Amino acid sequence: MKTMTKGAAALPLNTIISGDCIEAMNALPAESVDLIFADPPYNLQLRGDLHRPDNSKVDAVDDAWDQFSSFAVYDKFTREWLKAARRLLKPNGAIWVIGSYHNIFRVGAALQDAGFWILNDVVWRKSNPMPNFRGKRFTNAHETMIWAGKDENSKYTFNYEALKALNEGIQMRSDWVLPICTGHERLKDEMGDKAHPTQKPESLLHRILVGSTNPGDVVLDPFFGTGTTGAVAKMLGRDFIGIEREEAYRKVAEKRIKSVRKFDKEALQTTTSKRAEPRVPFGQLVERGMLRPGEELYSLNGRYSAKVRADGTLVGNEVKGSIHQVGAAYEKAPSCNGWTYWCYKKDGKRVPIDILRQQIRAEMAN
Amino acid sequence: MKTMTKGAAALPLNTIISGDCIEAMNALPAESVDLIFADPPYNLQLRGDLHRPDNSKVDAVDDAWDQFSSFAVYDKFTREWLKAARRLLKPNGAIWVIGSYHNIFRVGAALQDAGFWILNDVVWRKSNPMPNFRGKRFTNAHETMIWAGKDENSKYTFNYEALKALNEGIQMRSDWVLPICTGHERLKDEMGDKAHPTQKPESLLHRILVGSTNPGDVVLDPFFGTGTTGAVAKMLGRDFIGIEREEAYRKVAEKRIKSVRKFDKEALQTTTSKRAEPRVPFGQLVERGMLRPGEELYSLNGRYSAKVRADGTLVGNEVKGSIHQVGAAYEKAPSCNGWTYWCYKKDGKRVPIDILRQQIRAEMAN
DNA sequence: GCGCTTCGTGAATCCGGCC
DNA sequence: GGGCCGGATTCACGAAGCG
Repeated sequence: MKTMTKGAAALPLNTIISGDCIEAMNALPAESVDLIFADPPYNLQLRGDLHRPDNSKVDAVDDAWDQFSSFAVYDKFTREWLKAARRLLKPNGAIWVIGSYHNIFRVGAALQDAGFWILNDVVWRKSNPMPNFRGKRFTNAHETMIWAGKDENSKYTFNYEALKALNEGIQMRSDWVLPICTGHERLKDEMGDKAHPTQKPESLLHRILVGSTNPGDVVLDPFFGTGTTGAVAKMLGRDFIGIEREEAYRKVAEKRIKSVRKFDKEALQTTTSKRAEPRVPFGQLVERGMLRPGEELYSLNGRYSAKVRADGTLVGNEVKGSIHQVGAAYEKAPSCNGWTYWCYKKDGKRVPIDILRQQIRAEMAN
Repeated sequence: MKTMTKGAAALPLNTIISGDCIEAMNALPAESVDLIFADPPYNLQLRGDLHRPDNSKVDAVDDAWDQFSSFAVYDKFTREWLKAARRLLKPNGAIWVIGSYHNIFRVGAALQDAGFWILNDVVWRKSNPMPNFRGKRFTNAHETMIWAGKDENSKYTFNYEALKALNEGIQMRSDWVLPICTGHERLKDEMGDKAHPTQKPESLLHRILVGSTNPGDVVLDPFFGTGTTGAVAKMLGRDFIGIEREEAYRKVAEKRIKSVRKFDKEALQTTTSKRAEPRVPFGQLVERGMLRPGEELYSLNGRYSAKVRADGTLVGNEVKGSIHQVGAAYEKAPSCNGWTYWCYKKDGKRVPIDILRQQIRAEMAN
C-alpha cells in the first residue's frame, strides 16, 4: 500500500476504506485530495445510513409531513458528506457529483450553500436508456453531473486541449453522449446477477479524469461501489482512494482493480495547451540577434509598422511599449497577442515573429 | 377580452397583465389554470467583460431584473412565486420551469419543498450554442427544464401518442435537440437590437404545449417577456395569461401575438394511432417551423395534396396518418417513402421535404 | 440570380504569474 | 494580496456583400 504523509495522518492511496463515508472522510487529512467523484444514493426512503434530525420515529404521519421529513433527512445527509468532502480538497481541488432529478436539485443547492462554485452542469445523455414502459412520462434518457471548484477562486484543472482532441478538434460541450454500462464491462456476482444496480460506465470516468486531473493526482470516491473510479484512475495513472460500506461491493471492486493495467506512459501524455509552455520574453529575440534594434516589424494585415528597440519594446506612430501594447493600440482592441500579430521581413515576405519564439522553445526542450 | 369566471374573480384570458408576478398571481382565482410555464431570472453572476478571440465584446445579460444580492434573496423570491403559482393550478395542473446551472438547482429544491411532484427533468440541447471563448470550461450547450405535477397525485396531462408521433413513432426522450432563437423569429426593437436578451424558441414551447396541454386549456406564464408562450398557445388553440413587469417587453409581445394566426381545427387534432418508425422525425420540421401546421403538401407527381398537422401527421382526402401512410394510401401502394414523395411549395415550385430532413441531419452531425 | 466569402452574434458565473 | 501586464482563446448560423 502506497501512502503519503501530510501533517499527522497518512493518506491511504489506492485502497478501499471500509465504513461510513462521512466518518472515513473526517479521519483523513485536510487538503490532501485533488478531485472528488461522488455518486451518492438518491432514494429518498429512510435507510440505515440516514438519520433523522432528532432521531425520532415516524408513525402514521400524513404524507406531506413524511415527504418533507424525508427531504430534510436527505438534505442533512447531503450537507454532511459535502462538508467532509470539501475539507479534504486541496485549495485548487474540484468535485464531480452525479444524480437524477430525484436528488440532483437538492445536491446542487447544498453544493452552492457549502461554498463550492459550480463550473458546469454536464448532461450524460444515454444512447441506450431504458424506455418508459407505461407511457406516462418522457423516457428518462439522461443523468446530470455537477462540476464545481472548491470555491469561487479555485484554480481548478481543466485539460481543454485534451478534451478538444477527444472531440475531434471541437471544443467539448456540456452534453456527453455515452452508452450505459452493459456487456463485459458490467460486473456480475456469483449468481450471474449484476453486482451493483447503478454501475457507471468507464467511458464516463475516463472523460472526467482526463479532463479534470493530471497523472499522479489523487482522486477520492466516497461512494465507491464496484470501483469504476478506481479502475479508470489506475488505467490513467492517477491515485485513488475509495470508501465503501458494503463488503460485497468492496470485494468485487478489489478484484476488478487488481486486473486493471495502467496505460503506457506515452499513452497518458495528452495534448497540452500553449499556456503550459515556457514563457519567452520578446527581448530574448533581440538579445540573441534574431531581430536587431532598429529593425522594422509589420502587422499581419500589413497596415501598420513599428521599430524594434534595444530593450525589447516597440516604437511606432505615437505609441511605444510591448509588442502586445502597440498591437492593441493600433487595432484599438482591448488586447492583442503580439506574437501572432507582428511579422518581420524575410526574403521580402512577412513572417510572424512567433516562428522565432518556437525556435527558442525547441532549443530549451533539448 | 375573453374572460372566464371561477368563484368571485374573473380570469383575464389572452391578455398580458402588467406588474409584479407575485402580486398579479395572488389577485387571480385559485385553481383556475391548467399549465404554468415559467422562465424566471437565472441570477447570472457575471463579473468583468468578456471578449471573443476576435476581440469583439459579448453582449452580456446584465439587466437589472437578473440581479439578486445573494442566494438567500433569490431563494426567497423563488419560494414566493412558486407558492403563488401553485395556488393557481387546478388539482391536475402541472408546471414547467426552465433554468441553467446558476439557478435550476435552487428552483428544483424549492419546487419539491413546495409540494410539487417532479415528473421529469428535460434537457434542451442547443444545436448552436455560444462557445466557451477562454477555453476554461465546457461549452454551455444546454438548459434544464423541470416538469412537475401540482402534487404527487396530480393526474397531469401527457399526450404520449402525440409526442410519439412528433418523434415519428419513437417514445419522446428527456433530451430535446433544438436550435436557439435566431433569424426572423428573433424579435428586434426599433433600433434593430434584440428586443429581449433571452427569447426562447417557439419550437420549445410547441413541444411543451402539445405534450402537456389540450386545446382550450389555460396556460399561465408569469415571466412573459416577449410572449413566446402566448404566441405558441394562440397558434395551438390554447388560452394564455401573461404577466410581465417591463412595458417594453409587453408592447413587443402584444404586437407579436396579434399577428399570430391560430392553426386550423383539423391541424390541431392529434393522432391516437401508432406510427411506423424511421429516423429523423417528420414532426421536427413542424416544431422547428420549417413547415407550418395547416400548410399544404403536394405529391411528387402533382396529383394529390394533404395538410400538415401540429403533431407531425398529415390529413388528406379521407386519409390521415404519417407522411408515409398517406402517400401509400393515395398511391394504393403497400408502402411509400413519404420523404421523397411529398413536396412543399417554395416560390411557387414544388420542393421535396427530404431537403428539410437533410438540413436537420446536417445539424445533428454536429 | 447564384455561389462564395465575410461578418455578426448568442442566458457566460471565461486568466494567471510575477513583482 | 493587489496590481500590472503578457498573451491565449470560438462554434454554428444567418445576413450581407461581392463578383
